[in-house]
Amino acid sequence: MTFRAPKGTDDILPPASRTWRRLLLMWEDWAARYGYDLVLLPFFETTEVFARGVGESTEVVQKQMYTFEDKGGRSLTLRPEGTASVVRAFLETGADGILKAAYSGAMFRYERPQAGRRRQFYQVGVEYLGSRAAAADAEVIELGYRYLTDAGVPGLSVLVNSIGDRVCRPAYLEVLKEYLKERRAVLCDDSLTRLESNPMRVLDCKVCAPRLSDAPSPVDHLCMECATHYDEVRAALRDMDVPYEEAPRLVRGLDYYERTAFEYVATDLETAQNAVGGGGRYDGLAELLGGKPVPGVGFALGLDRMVLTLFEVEELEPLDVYIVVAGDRRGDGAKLASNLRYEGIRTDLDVEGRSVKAQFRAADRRGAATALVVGDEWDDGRVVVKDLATGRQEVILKEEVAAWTRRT
RNA sequence: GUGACCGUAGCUCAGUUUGGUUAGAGCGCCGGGUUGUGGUCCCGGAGGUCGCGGGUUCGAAGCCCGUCGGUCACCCCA
Repeated sequence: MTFRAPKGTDDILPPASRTWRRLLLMWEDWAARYGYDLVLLPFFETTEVFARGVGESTEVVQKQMYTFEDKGGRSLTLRPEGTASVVRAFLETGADGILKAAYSGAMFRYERPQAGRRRQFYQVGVEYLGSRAAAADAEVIELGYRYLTDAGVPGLSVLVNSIGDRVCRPAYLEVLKEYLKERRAVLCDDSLTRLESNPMRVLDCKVCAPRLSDAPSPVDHLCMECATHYDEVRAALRDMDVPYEEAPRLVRGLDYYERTAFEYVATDLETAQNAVGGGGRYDGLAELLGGKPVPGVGFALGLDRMVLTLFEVEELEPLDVYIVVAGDRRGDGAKLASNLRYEGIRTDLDVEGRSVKAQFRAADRRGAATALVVGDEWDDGRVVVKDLATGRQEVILKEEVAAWTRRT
């Protein structure tokens, strides 16, 4: 073996790829049901889009970006997430009003790979741009929940929180910092650093959190507008029968979030990375990117992690027909295959000149419903059709083959 | 970036404890048994620089050192 896929990347081959295709098709359907339209955006952006959008202080920007210089001397970065690009694209159009965008595709982060964490990973997501309404938050959260449920992710729970906005968060952060400074002695090294750079992150530090059970929560320090918004989001979720848990310690790792923050967790997953999706509101992001104010809310779901939760029987895509050629009837078999394929019937055949027995075995392995034998009967305009499930076979006119394979 | 564990056939693994002659199994793959019939069964076959490099030794898959790769966890996040 001379070459391997780069560290942290996966080749998703059949039959496993069928699961992925299923999830992607299902995603398109659910996004469309809620009125989200597809957007196809660049896989790389000007580095500044992420540096400013996602936030200089974040782990993602500080150490996980695939940044490179192109031949024109521009600093570009492979997208580590989708939201900043969608907002950038919306601002670039100069349009007003609402955009409900759905996307799917690969994201890139330079990290040490482990279960559920790859350097190239796949997300599906939506962004609801142009609305501050709590109903938008609730709709987005519901969509993710319905899709994940339909996809079959087991042990799903929806965690929600509100982390305040530009009005109330600064005051809260002061309160939190005071609290944390009094407890410097029990904080780990990472948390001591975060105390200055991003104090809310200390709340979900696995090491420190147990010792900080009485820490002030963002939800207890919301301004009137944020509190009302959060109440409305939760009320709407209840109205739509979306089960959720309030998670006062839930803090997201990207700087642009404010107000609503939420996460979808696959509690059955025994690996460490059991968050299959996350999102929130980001009313300040457009301005961080130098644009006019555009409120928004959205989420991203990790397909790799969804797949980890699924235990699917993996089999190749079944065929309708496998053509077995006897003697030197290969040309006739190929012609029949061509006709059937034109008719929309999934057809395959051997091109290696293998034995009839080997061809039947191949038909079976490929899960073909029907085998056709092209032999001497062909001269009378007939072929043998065999139902591989029952083993029954008969000789019919070749013009009748398409109809015969569609008989059930 | 830190730590732990693991690298033997396409896949899953045995063999390493006590170094010893042509390195094994199951599954998969190919062929035959059925000169035009699969899924079961029987027979046969192909396929391995034992991750790589160096060292110790009469002799290394096995012991030592290094290196590369993988996995899981921390960190962080989807």
